[in-house]
Amino acid sequence: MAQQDSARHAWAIFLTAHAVLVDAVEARLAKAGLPPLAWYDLLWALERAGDDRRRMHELADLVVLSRSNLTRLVDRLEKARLVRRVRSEDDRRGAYAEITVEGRKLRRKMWPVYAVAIDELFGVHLTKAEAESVGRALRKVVAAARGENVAAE
Amino acid sequence: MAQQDSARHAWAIFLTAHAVLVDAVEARLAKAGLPPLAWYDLLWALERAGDDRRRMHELADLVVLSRSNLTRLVDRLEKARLVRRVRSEDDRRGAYAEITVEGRKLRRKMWPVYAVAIDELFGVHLTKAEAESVGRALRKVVAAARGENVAAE
DNA sequence: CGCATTTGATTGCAATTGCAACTATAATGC
DNA sequence: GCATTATAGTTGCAATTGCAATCAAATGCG
Repeated sequence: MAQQDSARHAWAIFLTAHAVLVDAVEARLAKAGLPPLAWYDLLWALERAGDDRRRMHELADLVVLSRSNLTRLVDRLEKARLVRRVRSEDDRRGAYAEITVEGRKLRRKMWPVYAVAIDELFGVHLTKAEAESVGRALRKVVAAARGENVAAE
Repeated sequence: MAQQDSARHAWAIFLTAHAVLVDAVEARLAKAGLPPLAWYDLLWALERAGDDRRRMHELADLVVLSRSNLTRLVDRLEKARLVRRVRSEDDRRGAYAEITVEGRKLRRKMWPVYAVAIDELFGVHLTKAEAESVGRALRKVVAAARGENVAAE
């Protein structure tokens, strides 16, 4: 089979895998009475920040959301007091989202459930070599697509 | 690095890759004046069927959509005359979705754009071995998750 | 058989997303 | 400087999704 066919097959199963796995992970979070994956992602992006905050557009990039959807996601987290908006001093158009103590707490509460889900649904089926191969391949793909998307605008 | 860590990293980039790539593919389809990926998927699932039709629940499984969302997706395609609903004779609760001539035509029109997108955004960055490795790994994962989901109900 | 349970599919409604338009500020170029 | 263009973020509105409830037909079982 040609490389192209292998890649197209991989693409097809990639789409299916995403749908199936994300459904399963969301189901586990919901069953544990926890918020969706997107909340985790956002909180984690903030916790990684060093100073607990990130500009909205930066966050949109990190969690791969359109700006308007990011605005709304932050709205929801803010209403839940997990995040706080802070206006930027140096650029007065700008705003930061900043994680709160409660935000941190929730993220830490979600992680065990999420980690187990990743391990059981995804991790256990991959050898270390496979996991690394998948990771390496997808990293290349993402890097290229990001360049491409910017170029396309 | 432990296997577990490799798998968790792979998971993270897997999520990002999906978001970035699907956005990029959708953008290409939209730019070509074509409908979204989901329509392609559904049409293709029907074309593969042999007799051009599938039961609604079967289709829901194939395209990994909840029943209610599938109902609505088929509604939209039916309104666009790409698909037709046919009552089932033997199970009178049941319905088939059947692809129409126009449905076929559209799917064939979408494929070149879609194929190029897959190749350029995804395929070119993977060696044959990588593509096969990704495919094999994800197939295992999907098979297991499907069993799990059924079991969880 | 006759009733309870399950399955197939749809619907109502609320939540989320996507897109285009809009406001405000910043940067650029003349 | 001032007009033009670009960037940051939000908002309105329509389309899509998710969840629970519903309806109808099939199946299982005492």
